[in-house]
Amino acid sequence: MRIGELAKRTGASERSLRYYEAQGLLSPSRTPAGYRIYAESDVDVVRHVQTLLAAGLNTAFIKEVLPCMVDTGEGLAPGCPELLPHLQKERARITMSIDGLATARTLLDGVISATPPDNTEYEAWVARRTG
DNA sequence: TTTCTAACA
DNA sequence: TGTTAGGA
Repeated sequence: MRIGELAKRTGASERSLRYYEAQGLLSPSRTPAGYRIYAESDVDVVRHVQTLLAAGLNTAFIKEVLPCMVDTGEGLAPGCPELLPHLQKERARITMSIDGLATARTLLDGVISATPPDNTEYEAWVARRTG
């Protein structure tokens, strides 16, 4: 099938499909004219890529683990035991990310709720722009 | 009409 | 990632 059909069947944009290929996640064959030809199995590959991306993994990581992932019918499962440590490491990375954002939010909350010493500056600013 | 590559307001 | 130009 060509890119348009794969896009329709997976919900991925054609742009994304070309991007996945550039990242080594897909390797469609080509017609003499250069059009990409995808295998039926690529539909599942794209779905797996989508769920892994949604899980916060980057394409480089996905490229490595994709061959080891197995479709359970429900979702994906690690097909190779040696995959677990890597997946757990990714989970830890996401946790660090969440912690960093939580800290940023706390700091911002502090700024938002802080009471200014006086409003002189602000009032002068408002007066200036409202004329 | 569909797809391709390359490049960016 | 979207979008667009200019071709095939």
